[in-house]
Amino acid sequence: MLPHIDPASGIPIYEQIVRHVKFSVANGTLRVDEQVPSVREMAISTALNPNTVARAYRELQNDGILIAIRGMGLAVTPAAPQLCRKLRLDLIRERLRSVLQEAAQYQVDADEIRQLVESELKKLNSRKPPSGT
Amino acid sequence: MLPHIDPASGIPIYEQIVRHVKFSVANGTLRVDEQVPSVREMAISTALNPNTVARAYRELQNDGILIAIRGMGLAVTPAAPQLCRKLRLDLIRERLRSVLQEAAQYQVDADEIRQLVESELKKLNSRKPPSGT
Amino acid sequence: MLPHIDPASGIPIYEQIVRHVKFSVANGTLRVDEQVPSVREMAISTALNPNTVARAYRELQNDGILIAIRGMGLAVTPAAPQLCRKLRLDLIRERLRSVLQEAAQYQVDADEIRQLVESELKKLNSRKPPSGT
Amino acid sequence: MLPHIDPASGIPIYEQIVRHVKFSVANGTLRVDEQVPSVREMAISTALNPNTVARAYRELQNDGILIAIRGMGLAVTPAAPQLCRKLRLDLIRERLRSVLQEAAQYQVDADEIRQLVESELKKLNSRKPPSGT
DNA sequence: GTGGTCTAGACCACG
DNA sequence: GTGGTCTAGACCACC
Repeated sequence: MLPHIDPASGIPIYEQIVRHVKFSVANGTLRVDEQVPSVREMAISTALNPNTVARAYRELQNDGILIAIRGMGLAVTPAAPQLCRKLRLDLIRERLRSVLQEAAQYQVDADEIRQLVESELKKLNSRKPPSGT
Repeated sequence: MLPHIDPASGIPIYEQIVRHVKFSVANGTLRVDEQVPSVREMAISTALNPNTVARAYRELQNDGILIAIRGMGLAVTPAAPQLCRKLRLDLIRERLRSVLQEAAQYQVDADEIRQLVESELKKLNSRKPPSGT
Repeated sequence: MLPHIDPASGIPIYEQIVRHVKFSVANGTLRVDEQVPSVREMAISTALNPNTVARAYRELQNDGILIAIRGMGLAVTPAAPQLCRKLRLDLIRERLRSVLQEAAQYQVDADEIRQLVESELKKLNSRKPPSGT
Repeated sequence: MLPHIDPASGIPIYEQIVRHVKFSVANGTLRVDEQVPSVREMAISTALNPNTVARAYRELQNDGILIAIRGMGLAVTPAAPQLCRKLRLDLIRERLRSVLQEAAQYQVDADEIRQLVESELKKLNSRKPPSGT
């Protein structure tokens, strides 16, 4: 349930929390209900400032992933699973497009790109071997 | 000679200039000589802040791509072409790796990524048809 | 007898209960007698927090709408019907004024407001056709 | 250019800033360009905390009204005027609908509502007489 | 107990 | 100079 926070990753901490929650919803780890830990709880267990956690949760509310239930904490929206599943590929696609555009601009051809992709995928797999192993 | 700057791309502007110069050297567009425009010239013609251009040039000097010739501005070093040709794929690879890492974190599997890559490559091709036309 | 609670309406839940009781008294639905359900009963049947219900009832006592009868719960006061009939339009008026003030601030002119009102009234009518059907 | 801030109005300060900016854009007071005062500037001139101003500006960026230009401050988006003009009525309509729903629920009939509206409009006019006078 | 707002002040990247 | 992030701690309304 706790996000892996890397304060030195360049990605803002609140954004890491946001992505973690979205991922968890897309994943089914978080279901439509009141499952997210309270701001204070999460702040204590991650050793982060409550404001940082609150900011992440606020963003998730803006995105329609969470909804505040007064005095009761924050719940996953009924619409969240669909939104998060859709976001998953969109977030990747957008960044990918930007990289490929640069590659194309500088005449890196399609096959070179495919090779890079395969080589990087291989490296990732070697770190995180398929769970079925 | 002028770089395509996208201030909203998330990549710092000075970094975009750096990358553009490196690719241009790898490309042969910039040869071993005094070809880079002065900070002031570049700043005016790109409507960028001179500080931004200066920072990019400073970085390029640190990387050994450019060298200051007293009173003459900045020249491409003899070692630059080799360095930049080597860098060419590395620059793309680095960005690509970052995207793929996130994809892995989101549990997008390898085949989904390959599909995204192919679909984005197709879109790029349709905009820039093969030069052999 | 049960109030329609909308936890996301911006109006505090206890306030929604208060308003519901006042309107019900104005309405004649609640008569001078012991008709209000106990805190516990209401809390269960509405799935609300008992504290929330209690707070609403406390407010209604302060307003002279309800009075505690020892061991019997809360009864509608003899003065309540008159008070509530008087309040009936005031409660609406107050909310209405707040909206119109904002509209004025946004420089929405009177005719635009009248159009909005008519269009919203029409929508309401189409959902709840006149009882004379 | 400065928003009228009322810390006791119940509406959060950052929200008052947000609405003020949106209103100013809808109005034509703020044009598509770099006109919004910097966070620090606005903070000083309104005696608010820079974070509060920043939060308002952040929200405006989320809404697509403002865009950050690195090192240069915040500019009004090309899409902003259209968005804000549309928002103007929507924000009012939404609140209005909620009031009218309550009224309908408690059998306040359409004519009573129209009378309330007219009487409130009259009160507002008497405070802010038409500028053409 | 819950989330929300606001202030204060430090630090960073970017131009 | 600009905005962005993070921490810290106070106060509030609501449940």
